[in-house]
Amino acid sequence: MVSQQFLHVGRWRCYANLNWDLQRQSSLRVWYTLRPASTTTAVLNDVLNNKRYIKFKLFEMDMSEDEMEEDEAEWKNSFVDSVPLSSPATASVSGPSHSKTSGPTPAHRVILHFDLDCFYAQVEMMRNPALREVPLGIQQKYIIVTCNYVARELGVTKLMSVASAKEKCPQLVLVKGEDLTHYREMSYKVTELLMSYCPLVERLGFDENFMDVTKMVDARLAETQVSNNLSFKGHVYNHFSADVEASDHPSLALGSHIAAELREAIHSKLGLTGCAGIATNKLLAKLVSGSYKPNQQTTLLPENVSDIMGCLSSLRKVPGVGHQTAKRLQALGLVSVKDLQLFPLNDLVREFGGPTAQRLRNLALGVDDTPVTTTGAPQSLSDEDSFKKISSTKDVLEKIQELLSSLVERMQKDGRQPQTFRLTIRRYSATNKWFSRESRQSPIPNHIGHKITSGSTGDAVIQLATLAMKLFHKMVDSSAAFHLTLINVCFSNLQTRGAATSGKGSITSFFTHSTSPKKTQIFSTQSQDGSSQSGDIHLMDHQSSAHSVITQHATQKTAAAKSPCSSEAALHGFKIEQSPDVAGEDPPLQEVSCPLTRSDFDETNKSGTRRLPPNVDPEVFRLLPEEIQKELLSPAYSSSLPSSSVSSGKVVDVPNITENKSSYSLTDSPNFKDIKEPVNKLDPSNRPTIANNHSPAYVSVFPGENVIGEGRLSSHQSSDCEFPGSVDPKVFSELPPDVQRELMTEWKQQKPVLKTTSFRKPGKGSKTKDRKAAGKSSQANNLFKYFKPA
DNA sequence: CAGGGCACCT
DNA sequence: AGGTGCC
Repeated sequence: MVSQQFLHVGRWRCYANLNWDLQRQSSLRVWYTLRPASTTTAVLNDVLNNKRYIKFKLFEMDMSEDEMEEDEAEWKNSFVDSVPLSSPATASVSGPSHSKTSGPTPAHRVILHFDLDCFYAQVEMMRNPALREVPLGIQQKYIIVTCNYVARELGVTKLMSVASAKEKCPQLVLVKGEDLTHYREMSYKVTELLMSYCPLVERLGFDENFMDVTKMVDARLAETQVSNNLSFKGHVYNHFSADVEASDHPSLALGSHIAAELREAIHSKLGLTGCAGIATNKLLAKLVSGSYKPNQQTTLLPENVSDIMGCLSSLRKVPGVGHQTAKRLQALGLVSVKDLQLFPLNDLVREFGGPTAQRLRNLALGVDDTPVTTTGAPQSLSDEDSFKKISSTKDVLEKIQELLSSLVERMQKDGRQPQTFRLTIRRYSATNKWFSRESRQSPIPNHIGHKITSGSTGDAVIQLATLAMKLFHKMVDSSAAFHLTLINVCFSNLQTRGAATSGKGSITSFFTHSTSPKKTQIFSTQSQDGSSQSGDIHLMDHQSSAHSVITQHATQKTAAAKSPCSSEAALHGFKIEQSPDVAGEDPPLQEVSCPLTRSDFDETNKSGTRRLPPNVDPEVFRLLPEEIQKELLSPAYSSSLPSSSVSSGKVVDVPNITENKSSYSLTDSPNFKDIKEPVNKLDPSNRPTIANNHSPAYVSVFPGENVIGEGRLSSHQSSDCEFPGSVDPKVFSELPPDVQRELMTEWKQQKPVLKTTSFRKPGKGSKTKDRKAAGKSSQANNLFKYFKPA
């Protein structure tokens, strides 16, 4: 989220801390520290979206370290100065988006949080409807991990021991839930269903999903002209049905409608009920979603943020504050959310370090800028079992083989090839240290890895088992007594095999295999869009996309059985689609998914990219405000800010030339001017509904025509937003396709760098992050393997 | 805390 | 490799 970088221009050195919200691409906060001649420092706080002013703060360089820290902390605080502190008075002053210059980011995101009701129990009740009538508990070992609502009314709770559950409720029916296969499959069905409406879906565990529906909402807003007397679906936190305030919060109101429709879709297509929360960020959406349970939804309005935060009984209730953090906070004397809100940030920084401190404080304030990131396929697959005692190597081997055979089978269905194997154990020890685990990992030799994907699973299990035993002996001296209570086997570093290595008919078989290619492409382009922050508004006809995707799964599965190359086929399908010259027929919709401030941003690029002084990283330079760029470029710049002209501690407010009070309005955004298709309605009545235990794959088949259109639009979107401002799209379109692609991947790789990690040292780079991001998007191609037809 | 997963950070 | 966090 925050990246730091510097550039040298003559005798100036400019440090820039960037906090860029990639999700909205509308919030760019830049903090520059200019250090001319080591005598003065200029701190520049630039908020490009709503604040629309630039503040210079100049002070002497020779201030003490403490003073520096204090100033830094103060400056950081300015980021959250619009946050409603617990008193309603301050909230009402700074909360609304009225032209108060002091109030940044009304954060017009609309985030949904879905939370399925007693998920494991619901799955079991679908598998055996007779269980609906009885109190049902899902048992893992000696724990009831969840139970249905019949059981809850009889006093059974989550994570209760089997003994006390039976005591409370003797007629409790127990179903073993250690095998997660069915839950995992149903879980991915839910995620996939949500993704078919909007690819920006992030999983949290098996039963929760976040979804960023901002663009969907904005599209509806533009379409309906806000006119209709819209109301909220479901509950509104701390409001009664009497008051109608929907017109004050049209985005959230529309979000509540979308949430209701998606919950209905989940119910009609998958037979599952659940809760939803609607709010402006993930933290709040999650907190509010559980307000009314089960099977209800709640919207949180910005003016009630302090209410819901204040209502939390302890810091531990804040998502992101776990046991350890709560303890450390308690050691500082902090127990309530309000305590943390009011605690001096400097002290917090001392305890937790800068980033964590700021994060914790923001959490307490209900502030959460983290974007919804498409989860895609898992990055690791693991299988584990716990037990009372294993103390012989023979038993260890048997257990490992048992775990491996199910893990290898799952891995094979996935299609990717694991590069790393890890064995984890938990030893019994009297000293409270039950929880700590130890692990050893090693690379998987290629020939073994290949046996997994190619289907020689028996061989693979045997060889992996010997590998695992080697790792085991690195941890445990088997000549002495040992006592294990858990074994875990894990595949990670999952790689999609490239077509080049598998020469045999990856692409050709892909294209000759009748209908599946296009459908595969659809899904892959969608997921790619999701991870590249492009919009969802191109999903005009979700029905066709959802169902074609589902149908695709069945076909792809059979294809996978025939050829081991289905996944790279999907990947290549995407790459080909991605190539801009394929897009040909329709006029490009360049502006459609480009947020307003993006163009502001790019204009600074234009002015800056030529005739830079040597030694200047153009990437960094581009990010500077135009004024600064001009200044640095002007021949007189090096003498224009001599130390003599800097007065100590002086604060100067400079109105931004782009300031425009009306420019904030949603409808002003160029995003939606050129939308030519009607915006997607989620009207459930338009869709076929099915009985509970049926897979949608068998219900209906939609024609594939608009599939092509969507794919093309997707490819446009995935490219357009990446254009640096200095690039003329016309010129770009005339370049050879491969050059275009190369440029695009280059730009694409540069963008996440800003978001995640520093590139102070250009050589050091952010390879791991990039690799991970790339892996994520390609893994998304495989996501459909995580659910299969009944 | 349990239980069987996952992800992220260091 | 371990720790922390989430469900």
